[in-house]
Order: sequence, then structure tokens, then C-alpha cells
Amino acid sequence: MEKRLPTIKEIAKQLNISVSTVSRALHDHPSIGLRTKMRVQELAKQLHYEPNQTAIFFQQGKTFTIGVILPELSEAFFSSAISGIEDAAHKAGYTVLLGQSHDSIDKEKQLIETMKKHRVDGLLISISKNTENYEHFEALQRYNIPIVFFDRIPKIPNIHYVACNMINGTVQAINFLFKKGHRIIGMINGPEKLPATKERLEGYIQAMTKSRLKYDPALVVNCDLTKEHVSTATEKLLSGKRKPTAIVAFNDYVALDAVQQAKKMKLRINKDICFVSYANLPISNYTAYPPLASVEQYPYLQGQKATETLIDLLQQKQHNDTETPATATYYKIILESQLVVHDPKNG
Amino acid sequence: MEKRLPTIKEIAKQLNISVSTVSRALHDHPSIGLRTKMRVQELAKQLHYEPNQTAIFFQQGKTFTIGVILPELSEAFFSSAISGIEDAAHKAGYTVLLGQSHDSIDKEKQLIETMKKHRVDGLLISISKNTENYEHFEALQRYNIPIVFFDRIPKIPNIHYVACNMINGTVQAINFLFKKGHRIIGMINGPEKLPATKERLEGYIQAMTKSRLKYDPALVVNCDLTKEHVSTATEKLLSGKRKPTAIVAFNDYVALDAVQQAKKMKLRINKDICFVSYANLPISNYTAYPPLASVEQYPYLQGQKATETLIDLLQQKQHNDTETPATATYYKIILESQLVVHDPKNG
DNA sequence: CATCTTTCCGCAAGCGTTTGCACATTATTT
DNA sequence: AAATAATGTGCAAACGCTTGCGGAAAGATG
Repeated sequence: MEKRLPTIKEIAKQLNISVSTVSRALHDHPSIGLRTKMRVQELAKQLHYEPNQTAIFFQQGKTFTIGVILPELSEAFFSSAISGIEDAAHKAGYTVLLGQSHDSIDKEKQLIETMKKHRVDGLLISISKNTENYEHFEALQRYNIPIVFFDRIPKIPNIHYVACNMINGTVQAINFLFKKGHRIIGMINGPEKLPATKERLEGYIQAMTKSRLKYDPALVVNCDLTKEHVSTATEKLLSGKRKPTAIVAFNDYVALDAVQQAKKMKLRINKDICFVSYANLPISNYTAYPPLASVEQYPYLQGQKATETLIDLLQQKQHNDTETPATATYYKIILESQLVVHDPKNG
Repeated sequence: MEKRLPTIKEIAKQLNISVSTVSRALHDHPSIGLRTKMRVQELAKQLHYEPNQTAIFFQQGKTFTIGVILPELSEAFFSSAISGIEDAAHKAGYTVLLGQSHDSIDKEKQLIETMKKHRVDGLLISISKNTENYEHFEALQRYNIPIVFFDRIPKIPNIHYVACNMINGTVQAINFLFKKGHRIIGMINGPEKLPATKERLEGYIQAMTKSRLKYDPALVVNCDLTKEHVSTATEKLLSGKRKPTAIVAFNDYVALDAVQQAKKMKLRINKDICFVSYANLPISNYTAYPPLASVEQYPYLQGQKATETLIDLLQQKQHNDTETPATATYYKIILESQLVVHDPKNG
């Protein structure tokens, strides 16, 4: 009934040789004779032997596992990212240990503990919205567990990260609208503290000033991304003194909510008011009034790149352990975002 | 530089006691004196001692890890499911090892190998579209690794699973349309082999016959869910002899693609032709012509339930190991799907 | 035939933890 | 004071695998 898994010891006993010989035979070690090598491998196959990875992990102090901590798996951005992560990890022979923080800093801390316990070789983290102090990350440095942050990056100096530059995308968006003749361009931005919000604002300011439209703070409103907030934000924007003819929205969902509000206010979408946003979700093509264009942030690619650099780091570490202590250079990989103009005929 | 993590042995040495005492002290074992218990715990904290989980995993033959294999993380259904899985697992002190099959049977097999190597305690699987033989699953039984399947279930007898009954949802959908006066109701179904497809068909037949509309096979077409196939399927349906006034679509995306095709054919949506579908994605509310209603499949809940039953199984196993071999009862948990009628004013 | 290589294999330690058992100390009872 | 019972601790094995080192057997060389 209780099928005990065969071990190296079993094989050794049956063949009347030592475990070390078996181990080496299975690893094709040069100092094992062809004959015994064959005999061992044969029997191993026959018994369905498989090495006990937990024993190996333990023995080698490596788990070939990378931990991933991110806010919310069901968000489209992160589900694409995790998809890229898993693919890249799998390709390199690593597996992925998963945890979502639900934007709670406590959960984030807990997860880090769990990951540490599981002795993950490294971590991929996209921090929670509410994470403001970073001790729990710094603690990991001491344990020599490398971290690569992605998308949501903490504001601390010496870290590796992969992110998408929203500034240039924003500039592209504004320029796109400018070329279409818009001169009063509003922005519905995200929660003030978010770096993503700040980047969008920076891009906005850059592009506006460069186009010699002066930057008018009244044209930029923040919101917490809930439908209600978006509505009030839109209303505020569209009933101000300077009424924008185009709005850049924090993401596609915000744009859609904003469109609904604009329609409530009897504005004609794409005539009285145009929208551009971020994320470039495929569903936009099906909506009644998709944004004219959307800034693609390449979540899958971000996940992939982040994973690749982490694995790179892990391999460096292996070498450095025997040589000099790692030269402290930090990966700072920035993907350029890209404005994607939507096909007008789906309007 | 190389901070070696403190071990139980370290503590023992510094306190001049044995490792076993330290171990017991840290576990609050009753047979350890209060004094030494305190001393140990104090020093442990001071050294930032943390047990090496890999050692414990190895020693106990348990990893407190559950493997999850599913087709595609970036699909909305599965990203919700994994979210539910992760939450439930975390609550029970388990962690989640992740893998996506990309609907490739080979990848699926590989992943199972990996999971087995990692000595996951149990597995949660939603099988790939193309999986037709099930040896690789049955092999696991022999290793005494329990599996709970969810959503996409293989056709083999003795398994645990959690699924969502699409039949009743389909019946609800048809009845809904019937009440609205529709008498010729078409269906754009999925790939023929998929159980999900079969269930929808069964529900369709049940409801149609019960409503004394006879079942007309010409009104049901299969498709592989690509946009092109959906278009041709829709066209075929709408240019048949009996032209449906309503169509039940395999999922919301299919419905949206079908709507586009119908519009191309100059039909008026919601007048000449109505749509109902499955999944109930939130984006539907933003689309130009959302389906009138959609069958909710509760992916988050499915993930959650599947995880809970797996953990249940794991705990049973622990007990049964010492007693009688598990009484072979199999969990077959079926959630009822639920038709959600959409608010017409968002039309 | 003696010596030196090569070729092949086993011994044993070590990774960090848990746990059954025996032993030593102290407290309780007669 | 002796016997018994509680109370603390330590020893050592076990989990499965890898690997440095030493050594036997076989072959090559002089």
C-alpha cells in the first residue's frame, strides 16, 4: 500500500555497491566504469527512481525556486506579468513560488517571511501601494537573497529593478493629441503617492511645456481609481473654466469610466471630448468608445526581463561566492512604453 | 561578508547544551525546563535564528507546498482562480508553486515532473485543451500525491474535482431568452472535445426540449474561439434557413466578436439579434453591445474550494497514514453557475 | 618482476532538524 | 533513609544525497 519511493540506497543495496557509486553513476561521473554505470541506470529506470529534490535542495542550499510577490493576481497587468515570469523561470529550470500582497504591507511582510523560510534563491517583487518603509526588503539583503523589483519600485538607492518608462509614453500621448489639434488637454491621474502617477505627471508637464502650451495644474486631477472618484474627477475637469477637448486617463478602465461620465454630461465622445489612456487592453477594441490610443506597458515583457536578470544575478552569485565579493553594480532596466494608436473603424 | 545563517547547532554550542534541547526549547516542548527554554529563545532571537525550512521539509517529507498547473495565467478566468487558490493556500499555511501548460500536453507532463521533484504535497490541476490521455496523472496516484482537478476535468473515474455546472446556467440562459419571446435560439459553442462545450450543449438541449422548442442541430455551431472562426460561425448561423433571433455564445469574448460580425451583416443588435454568454466579465459593461446576460462561473470560488478540499485531503492523509488506508471516497464538488442579467441602461 | 599509472570504487563526513530512548538530577512519598 | 516518581537533558540515529580522499585492482612501462 504505502509505496515508499526508491532511494539511491536501495539501488546500491540491490547492486551490492556503495551509494556514492550509484550517485556518481547517475550523474555520469567520469570515474565510474561503463559497466556499472549501465547497470545502475538500468535499475534506476526500472525502479522508477527519482532523486529526492528536497534532499538535494537541503544539501546544496539552493532550491531553484524564485519567489514572486505582487499585489493582485487578478489584475490584468499582473496576470500578464506573472505569465512572463513563469515562462522565463521555467525555461531556466526554476520554479515559481507565488504570493499576493493584496496591497497590504503586513501581508507583504508575511510573504517575505514565508519566502525566506522556503529558502527561495531570489525574489521578484512589485510592491504594494501602501508600502512606505522598506526595512523588510533591506533585511533580505543581509540574507544574501537577491531581489529584482518590477513595475512598482520602492524608493531606495541600491536595488535592481525592471520598469517601464511612462514618461516617454505620456509625451507620445500628448504629442499625438497635439497633432490632432487639441490644445487644452486634461489628465485624470492616479493616487498621488504612486510613482506611476508621478511619472505620468512628469511626462505631461514635459510634453506640454515643450509644445509651448503652458502647464496648467487645474487640468490635472488625481483619483483613487474607483468608479465614483473617476466620475467626480471627470466632472470636475469638464466643468472647469478651461474645458479640455482631450483627456489622458490613468488607464483603460479609468478611460471607460470617464467616458460614461462624459456621456452623462451630454458630451459627444470623439467630437467634444477625446480620450487617450494606458495599458492597451485588448478589450478596448470591443468597447463602445475605446480610447483613441493607449500606452502599452509590456507587462509580460517586464516579467520576463525581471526574471532573466534575477537568474543572471543568481548565477553571478554562484561564481562570486568563490571569488571576490560581488562588485556592487545594480541592474536598472527600463523598457520604453509605447503609444499604440487604435484602429478608428472599431469606433 | 558571507553571513552564514545561524543554526540550531550554533545556539547549542554557545549555550553549552545539546542540539536536541535547543530544538525542543524552540518548540515549547513540555519536558524542557523554563530556565533553559528562556535562555534558548532569547539567544535565538538575538542571533535572528530561523529554522532552515529545507532541512525540515526534507526531514519531514512534507513541503507545505501545493503545485498548481493550469493552461494560461493571463486568461481572466484562471487569473481569478489562481487568486482564490493563493488566498486559500496562504490562509492554511501552504505556499503555491506555479506552472502554466499553455495548453500543451508536453509542457503539462514536464510540469508534473517538476512538481513531483519539488515534492509538492498535493496538486491542483486544470488540464490543457489537448490532454487526451491521462497516464501522467495516474502515475501520481502511485506516488501518493493527491490531485484535485478544477474547471477542466479529465474523463477518468476516480478523481477529486471541483467544477462549475454549466448545464443549469445554460438552462437559465435559454429560459431567459424564451421569456423574452425568442423561439429560434442559436448557439456558438466551443471546441467539440471540450467538456465545457458538451455541458453547454446538454443544457441547450435540455432547455429547448423542455420549452417544447424542438432541438435543431443546425442551430448549434462549434468554433475554436478565434476571432475568425467566431465570425464564420456567426455568419453561418445568421444565414441559415432558420435564422435565430438570439444566440448563446461560448463566452463574453465570443459574444463580442459575434456582435461585430452581426453588425457587419447589417443586423441591429438587441433588435434583430440578441446575445447571451458566459463568464460575466466586468468589461462587458463598457462594451458597445454587451450581452443581455452572462453566466457567472465563479472562478475565484472554484480556486478557493479546490484548494480547501486539497488541504482537507492532505490532512486526512496524515491521519490515515497511521491507521487504515484511506477509504476511497472522492470529492466531487459542483458549484452551480448563475445567470446574471445585465442592467439594460448601460446599453 | 618491480614499479608506476590509470581506472574504478567505497568510506565517511556533512547539510539542519526532529525524536525515541536512556540517563541524571531533583522532588515526593513511604 | 530508602524507594519511587517526576523533571530536565543529552546521545545518536535518521532523512537522501553529494563529494573529497584514500585505496584496490588492473594495465602499462621499465
